[in-house]
Amino acid sequence: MSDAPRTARGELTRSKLLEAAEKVFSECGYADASIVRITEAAGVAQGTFYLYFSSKLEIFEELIEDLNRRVRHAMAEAAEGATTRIEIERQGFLGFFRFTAEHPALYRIVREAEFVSPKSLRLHYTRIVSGYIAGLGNAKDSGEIGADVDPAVVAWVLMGIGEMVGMRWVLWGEDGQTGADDDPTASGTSSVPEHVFDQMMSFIERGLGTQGRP
Amino acid sequence: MSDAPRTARGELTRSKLLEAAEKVFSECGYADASIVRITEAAGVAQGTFYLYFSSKLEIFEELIEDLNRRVRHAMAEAAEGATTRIEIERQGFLGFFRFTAEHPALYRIVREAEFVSPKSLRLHYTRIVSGYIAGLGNAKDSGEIGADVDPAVVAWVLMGIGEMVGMRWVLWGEDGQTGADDDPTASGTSSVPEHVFDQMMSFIERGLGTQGRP
Amino acid sequence: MSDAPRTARGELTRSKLLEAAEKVFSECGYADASIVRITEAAGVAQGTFYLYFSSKLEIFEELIEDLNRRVRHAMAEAAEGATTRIEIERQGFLGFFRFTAEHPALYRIVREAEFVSPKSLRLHYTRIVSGYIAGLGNAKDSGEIGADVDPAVVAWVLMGIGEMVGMRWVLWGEDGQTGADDDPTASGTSSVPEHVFDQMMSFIERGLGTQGRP
Amino acid sequence: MSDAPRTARGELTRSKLLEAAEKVFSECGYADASIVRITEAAGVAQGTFYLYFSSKLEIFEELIEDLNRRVRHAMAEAAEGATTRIEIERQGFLGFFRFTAEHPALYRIVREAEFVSPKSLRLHYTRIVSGYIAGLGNAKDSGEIGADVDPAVVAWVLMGIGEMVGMRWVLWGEDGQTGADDDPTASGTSSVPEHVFDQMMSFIERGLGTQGRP
DNA sequence: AATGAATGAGAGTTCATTCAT
DNA sequence: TATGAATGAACTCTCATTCAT
Repeated sequence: MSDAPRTARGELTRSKLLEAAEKVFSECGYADASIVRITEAAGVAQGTFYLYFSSKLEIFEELIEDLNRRVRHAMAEAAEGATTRIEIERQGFLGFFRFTAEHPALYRIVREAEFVSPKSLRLHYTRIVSGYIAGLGNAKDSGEIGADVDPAVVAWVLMGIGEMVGMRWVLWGEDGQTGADDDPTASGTSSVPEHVFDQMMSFIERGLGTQGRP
Repeated sequence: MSDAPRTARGELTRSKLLEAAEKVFSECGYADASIVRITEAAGVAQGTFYLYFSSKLEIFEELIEDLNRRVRHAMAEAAEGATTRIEIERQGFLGFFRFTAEHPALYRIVREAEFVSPKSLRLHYTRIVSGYIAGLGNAKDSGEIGADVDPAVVAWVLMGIGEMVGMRWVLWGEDGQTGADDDPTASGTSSVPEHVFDQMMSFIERGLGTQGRP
Repeated sequence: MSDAPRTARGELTRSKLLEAAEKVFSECGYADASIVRITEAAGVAQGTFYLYFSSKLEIFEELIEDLNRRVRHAMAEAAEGATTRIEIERQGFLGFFRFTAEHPALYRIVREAEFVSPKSLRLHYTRIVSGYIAGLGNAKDSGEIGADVDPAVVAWVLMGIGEMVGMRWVLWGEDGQTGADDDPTASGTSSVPEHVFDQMMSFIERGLGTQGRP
Repeated sequence: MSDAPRTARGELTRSKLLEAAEKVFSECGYADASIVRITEAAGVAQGTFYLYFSSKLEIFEELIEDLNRRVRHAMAEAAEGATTRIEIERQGFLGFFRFTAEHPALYRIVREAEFVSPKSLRLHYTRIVSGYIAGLGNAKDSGEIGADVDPAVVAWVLMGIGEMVGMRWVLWGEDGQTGADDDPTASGTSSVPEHVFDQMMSFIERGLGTQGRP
């Protein structure tokens, strides 16, 4: 049913729908995000939706894919210019937290994907982790990090740290109260406090066995 | 309106409902877990549900509370007898992963809670983290871990590590493929592979600055 | 199923239920008055209800019957001592309005009876009207009112006047705003303003052709 | 969410629903008039209802509004051409009773509105009464009716008379038995018997103090 | 390409009534 | 006499999806 648009006008409509979907999914969650809401937000008629996406699930998965591409891009871009492994990591995390602050949709949507589209959920995490694994592999080869570190495991450890710290300090805000019951949409838009970030990075540095090396 | 049961028979029915809810929520997620499904699983009529819970949300929140109590109990119990901080941590994580393997509901349900009941979600994480903070504080006082470690931050770091490693190796299974699209119910029930666990613990040990101690 | 109580304790329970029913029906209307609410208001268990009334409809009809008896009693009592027809009418209306002010339930319940129990509704009106017919017949025989007045018709005319004036000024209150959308329960408890009552009575006096007679 | 139809097809569907609602509400009363019944009577699917009305209450209120407009139109039309006040009144009542006979829904629905939508109930009566007040005011100015008559009170008196006589003779039928328990739907469709109407009008004439005038 | 009316299955929830205790 | 747990049919309302225009 769905199809790639064949005209410029169609292209525009399709992207309006995707943008609306990010907004609506992040505000309401998958279950409560209705097609009506999405099409209303996009300013098109209900039926138009099915010209570009064959189902609610399809647009959801495409959205995750999209956000995943963008967050990885943001991380890579942030790390550009860094030379040491730990500097790359530091800049990468900064990029990640910045993206999270600007796109709370990422968290909200991904967490819900557990039931909606496990496939997408795994793909999302796996792709980010792959980047870590590659980087850690290089660092290991160059002796920057401990020889007994297994990148395939430690990559997930780093992912978990970023995920939880981001949730706690970026999404919930500094006091951990933002976005409480009344307004689950609200979310801190500032990033992780410096002290927290430093503590986190020190822990990672020690964990990677980077510091005392020649 | 919901109400506490006044008879033994009522008590039994109520607990059958809670048990059924854990099963159904973990299999279908909050959105797709209908009251019909829950009452069918409990073997009672639809209306009976509302004798004990005033809404789907109420039983959901009670369930999170319940699972939270149990996972903390499991962690504490596992750590009993351990003497050094790192040993406590190690046993605690083992208890956590074991509980996760036996109650995949915990993960699946909590992750969805982001939209359904942010309040419960935060309470859940915060309670577990509190335990970490207390333990880390003691360890710091006794000089077991580095003096420059801030328990209030590192606790969340540990939480994130456990969360992600648990998801990757306990929930998804060893190959990371279990529970793919076709059968989202299936899940590894074995725990984290030894090699992975060791890697994780070594990282944590180094991170806490415990290693060089006698 | 229902039955007359056989003990004093039963008698008490039954009357507690009737009293609770008047309260609840008048507050919520028939449709929204649940048995639970009635039994709660009466302070007994749900099942107890069916010991004394076989259904919701039964207690409703009994209540109308009861209120009907009481309003007629109130009217008769008020008219005691009056000698001329028009004085009897005047005092009767005063009694009616006073009762209405004290028992808004009467109006609310009777008006709803249209669909719930047409039988009761008609019986209610017919009984009150019968009193009027009898009185008007006497007055006609004694030449107090016009010879061309047909009591069987004029009685309903009087009923209508009392009903509408009572609704407008007793139930709605002086400004006609009381009990608006927000709080349909509230109701004026004062009676009809003197000027309104006088206007109404003058109209009736003229209508009955009472005034200029010897 | 309800919405105004944007096409002719939608317009048609909406009016089918309103017509069905009049039928169903008048047959079953508000409480028992389910959306299923209304949509079945209209020949559309259940969900279609909510395309045009946001709730059962909304269509109910719109219906009262509609019937109110029509009954006032019927009364005005009937009175066209009448010159004296009493002739206007006479023709107006005839129009009212005729409308009542053709649309028993009006009575049945309005009487139930006491609990369902007090706002609508009051608006309905108030609007009709306003017409009376205006007419009586004119008649008073021109000396057609007694100088001591207060239109603001007598208007409600007339309303009450019409209401009760209409209920007794139009709705219940000549013998006052129609529409008893077995078949609450049935209702007299003929109008008020001539004798009754004459008696009523004579009473009103005397009451207004119109008789002795040229 | 775009519209928006229509569908109907399924959701959460309420409640009069029954019955074992 | 009294309890309160249990029932299940019925309710209002939502929504992904289809299709004629």
